[in-house]
Amino acid sequence: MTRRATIPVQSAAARPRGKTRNGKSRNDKTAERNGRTDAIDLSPLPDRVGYMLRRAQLAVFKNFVRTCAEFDIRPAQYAVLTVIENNPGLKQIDISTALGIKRTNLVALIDLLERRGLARREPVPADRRSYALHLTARGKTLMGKLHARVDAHEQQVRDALGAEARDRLLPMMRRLIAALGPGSADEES
Amino acid sequence: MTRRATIPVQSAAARPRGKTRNGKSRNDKTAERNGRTDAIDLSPLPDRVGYMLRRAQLAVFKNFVRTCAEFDIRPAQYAVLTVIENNPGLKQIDISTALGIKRTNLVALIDLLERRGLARREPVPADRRSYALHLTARGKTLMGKLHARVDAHEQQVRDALGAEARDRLLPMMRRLIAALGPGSADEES
DNA sequence: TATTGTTATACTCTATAACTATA
DNA sequence: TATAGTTATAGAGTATAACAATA
Repeated sequence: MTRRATIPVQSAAARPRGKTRNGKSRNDKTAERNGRTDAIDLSPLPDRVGYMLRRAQLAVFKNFVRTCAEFDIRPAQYAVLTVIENNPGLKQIDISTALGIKRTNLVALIDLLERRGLARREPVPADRRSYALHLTARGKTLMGKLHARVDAHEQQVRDALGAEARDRLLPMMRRLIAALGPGSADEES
Repeated sequence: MTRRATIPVQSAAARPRGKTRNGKSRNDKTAERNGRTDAIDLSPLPDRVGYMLRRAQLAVFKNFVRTCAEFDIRPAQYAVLTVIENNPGLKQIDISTALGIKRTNLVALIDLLERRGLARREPVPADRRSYALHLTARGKTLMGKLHARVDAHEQQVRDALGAEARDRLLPMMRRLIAALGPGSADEES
């Protein structure tokens, strides 16, 4: 190996903070062994909403990508296609606002969809700065199959959640977004 | 403007799919106007767990970053620092597994923490392939202040959620992760 | 042979500044 | 002046392949 010089070792036992911050008493299972047979103390991360939200979101997105692998469609692409499908003639700035994607980042996304023959930019005579977005025939056909796949994905997710949680989760997410502000674009600094 | 050639316009009215897929009857408010005064139809996105999870996660992370701006610490850095704090002497591979960060991506993260003088790689005599990770004194001091900030952030999030939701959300996230598999590294393909 | 850390690389997503052509 | 789309660019985060040192 070709790295880092040797550094004087410090006693590894000291608990950084006075309190333990969770239930587990450090040292009943010494974590500083080799094979790492005992569990790692993640506290307080598993009790943080943000951390668990992130892990869960990654798991759900991964399932989405796997489910839609046949069509090579990612969540963001599906969202844009869906909005165009529901609101044909929309401008990019409208999609940007609706989905919280900065208009500057939407360009490449639309470019891709256009290159793949799924969506189309059409000139707007009334305002020659903007484009009216539409699905192509191929895009519409794809969405037909895609929605079915995404429905299947959603069913897996809801099965994982269980019946009682299913109806409570979405309102929670809405409350978080409303109270903390939308996490993405929009606020155009 | 220097782009795209003119494309023949197609009728913008046609509803792409046979069914409406949501409650809103398209066309009671025609969406194809100019000023975009009426709402955009996002269905079925706001009812998708993945979509709402993503929007909420971005909102929460944004709040986290804002709250910890003074220390210039991002969620991933906080997670790594926390794990090292709780389990001094840990190897990178252990952190990788615990947090779902690929060991290959953890390198730059640890490099940064080391460069900032917050963490330290120490040689392990028993296994000269790996390093034992520790917080520096400066890292420990930072974590003291940081935990307080993150606690404040967490309180804001929990206030936004409301009391009844607070206790239900985390178990839901656990169920999603358990059922769908951890979204990140680990499974080392 | 397998594991640990590493480099190199690529792709997605997010973000800011600045330009253009229109309005 | 403001808006819509764009370019250029930068930084996180995630992903794979391949290597050296060590087990």
